[in-house]
Amino acid sequence: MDLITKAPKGTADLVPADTHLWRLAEQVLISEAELNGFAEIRTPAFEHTELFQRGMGDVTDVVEKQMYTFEDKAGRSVTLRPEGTAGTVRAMLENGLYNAGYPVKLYYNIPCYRYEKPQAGRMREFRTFGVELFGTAEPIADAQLIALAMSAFRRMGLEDVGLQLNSIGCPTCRKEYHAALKEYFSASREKLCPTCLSRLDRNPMRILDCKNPECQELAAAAPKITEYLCGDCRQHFSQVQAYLAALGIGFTLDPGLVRGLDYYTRTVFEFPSQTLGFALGGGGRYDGLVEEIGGPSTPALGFGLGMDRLMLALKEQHVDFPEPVKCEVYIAAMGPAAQVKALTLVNTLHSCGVPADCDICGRGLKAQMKYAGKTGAKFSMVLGEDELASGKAVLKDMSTGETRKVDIGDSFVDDYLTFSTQQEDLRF
RNA sequence: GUGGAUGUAGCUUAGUUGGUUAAAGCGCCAGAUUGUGGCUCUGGAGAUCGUGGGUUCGAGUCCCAUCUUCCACCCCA
Repeated sequence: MDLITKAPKGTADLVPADTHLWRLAEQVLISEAELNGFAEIRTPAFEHTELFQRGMGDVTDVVEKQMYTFEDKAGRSVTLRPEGTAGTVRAMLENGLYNAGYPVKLYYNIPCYRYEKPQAGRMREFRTFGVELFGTAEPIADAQLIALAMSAFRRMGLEDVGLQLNSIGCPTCRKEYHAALKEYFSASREKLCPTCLSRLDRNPMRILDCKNPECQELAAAAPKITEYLCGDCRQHFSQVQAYLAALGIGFTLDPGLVRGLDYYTRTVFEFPSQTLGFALGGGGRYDGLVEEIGGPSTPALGFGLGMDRLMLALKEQHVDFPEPVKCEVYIAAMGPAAQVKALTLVNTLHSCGVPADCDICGRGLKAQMKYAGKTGAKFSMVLGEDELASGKAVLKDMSTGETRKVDIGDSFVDDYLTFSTQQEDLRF
């Protein structure tokens, strides 16, 4: 084959073999979100660039170098969304969703875009399942949100997804902590790697996250954020932990857990996958973001799940999901008259919700049967001149070989349903 | 963005120190008395060897560039 071009770098087609699995995972997430009272929101795939600059913070890597930003034909700067939170906050405010009363609970399942060097689990177009919760500063909300994600993982059969937890405090206590970190790292600034050196002034908390051995060694003895949390933040954090414990949700405290977006406050968390070696998603509280975007001061929190990563994890752990039913009844036909009959019977079955099919490729009987077997049809039926004349045909169970004569006139569907449910009963 | 690998039919791969029409398995299509699939047998379609240059009498095999995918870093979902 000689295609004129391939799919763009960092994008992937989801073919039927994938989409089936995707939909099952999405169904679990959607159902879990809706059990918790969240409703779906759909926002534009692109926004005015300043929304992300203000929302995520201009010194973050994402905003500085990973955004798909371009001018539209009228000269406006727009950006393909690199994440879901900023747009959701904007839409929540713009549509006055808070007027229905707090809390506002929203979820979304959207493609996002970041210009990065692709790798397994890191695409330029990736899908995020996100959940955002507005209007509550209570620690019980943090716990409910985390519980939602953990239940979804459990329902999907993912065994190795953990929970890492930290609190990065509020702007007040973080200011003190930043100062303390700066002082600590400045004392041995010659040991820091170049990237960390540049982080020293802009965001010293990122140094805690550095994988460089020397930086890690330094970071290990660095002041802990927990020692600098103000009374309120400290209490909030310990209550979150207490709620999680009550729910039986295990977690690891990780003082070095710093999220990459500037809007986070207090609780931050990630869902690391042991087998994959990176997190399936993460989130936290962002009590200052709504106000930053121009809304009333509103506490909020949320998380995002990398759907592509989730699918990798499911495949890696060989989680079993039921196969899709492509065809339950296959009606083979011989001759033009029988083809017409097959098409109408199939159509009738469809109207009763039974997946059915007949030949549309002009194949012979043998090839039709072969196709029926390949698609996994439970039953097959052959229609020829004899059947048309007698008004009866033989319905065959493809796995047991058992057969049964059925009417192919008006009582066809009744006959079929009786037979097929009997077969179902035999299985249990 | 930095560093390192990779690329042969739809899929998984073989292809000797560069030498005639580039192999195989699986899959696909068609036959083996137009009336019944899964097994078997036979046949067929399908690759300008990622792309573009270069070296050579001659390149899938060597060189350069470029693209893709993958790995590490960076970062994150």
